[in-house]
Amino acid sequence: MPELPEVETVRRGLAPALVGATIARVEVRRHDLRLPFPQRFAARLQGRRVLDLRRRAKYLIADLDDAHSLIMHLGMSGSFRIDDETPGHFHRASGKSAAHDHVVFHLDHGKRVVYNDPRRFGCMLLVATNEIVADKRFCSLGVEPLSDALDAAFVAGVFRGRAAPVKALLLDQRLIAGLGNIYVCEALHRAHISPLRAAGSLVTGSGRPSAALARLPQAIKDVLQDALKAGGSSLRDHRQIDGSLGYFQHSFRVYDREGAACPTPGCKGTIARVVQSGRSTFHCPRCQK
DNA sequence: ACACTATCCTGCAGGC
DNA sequence: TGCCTGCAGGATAGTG
Repeated sequence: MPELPEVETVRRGLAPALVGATIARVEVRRHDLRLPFPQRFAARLQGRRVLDLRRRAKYLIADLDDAHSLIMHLGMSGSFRIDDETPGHFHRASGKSAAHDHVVFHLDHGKRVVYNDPRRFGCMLLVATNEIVADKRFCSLGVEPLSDALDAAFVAGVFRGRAAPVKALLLDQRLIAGLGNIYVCEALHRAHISPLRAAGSLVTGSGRPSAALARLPQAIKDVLQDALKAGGSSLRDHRQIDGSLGYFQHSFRVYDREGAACPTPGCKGTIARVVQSGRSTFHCPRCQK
């Protein structure tokens, strides 16, 4: 499910319940997520207070009062919800079956934070807070797309000499961390760049970005910001923590719109679907060059 | 180093 | 109605 805007939406929804709260008890109902849980996971979390809830790329990081951090990734289908302890209070708003409620955090103020993940591609880790930056999965992450580090010079530097299609490089978390299939398709459409194009062809011989490539960083930031304002995109799993749906899916210009008219003003093209490295790419062959 | 594939897992939509 | 196939927002190990 979640790309950067969805993970950030989850962070903002979870923070009020989690930050400052003490974890009274943790239930792990299934241990076989993508990675096995850390040893004595529940016991190590019991009694810990949450100091902060951060995001890096598509990871959530809960800093605890024992100098460790709980790192969480939602994979494709992970989601959180907040349940009230009050007996008889049901949560139809979440629309979730309890069948895939794998982890339940019972908090001292009486609420529960529940992790649900049908496909079990998510994971949870415990890492010493001061070692996160050195952790192998974190030190290899690329720039945050909403930061100043993502600019035309940066993309020119990482695209230069690369034969792979531009879409593949934008999905590579080691270069830019946080984009996924939806927002890569959307950003490339906004920048009028074909996803099929060899990344290196957008860089001049002297290493400068082409005019099209110079548009890309802002197109990425714009689409992510627009999606954040909408609370993310809700295809099947993603909801805001209060159960309401994100609504950015209504603003997709190309994603999942095969056969529709291209929304670029003045463009008479039709959105096409192609498969790149096994995943659907949506683009307008007419205005994305 | 780079480009590309297969794989983990469940649920759902579409075709017959 | 059911059965089958393919597809889904991610990341990684493994192949040339």
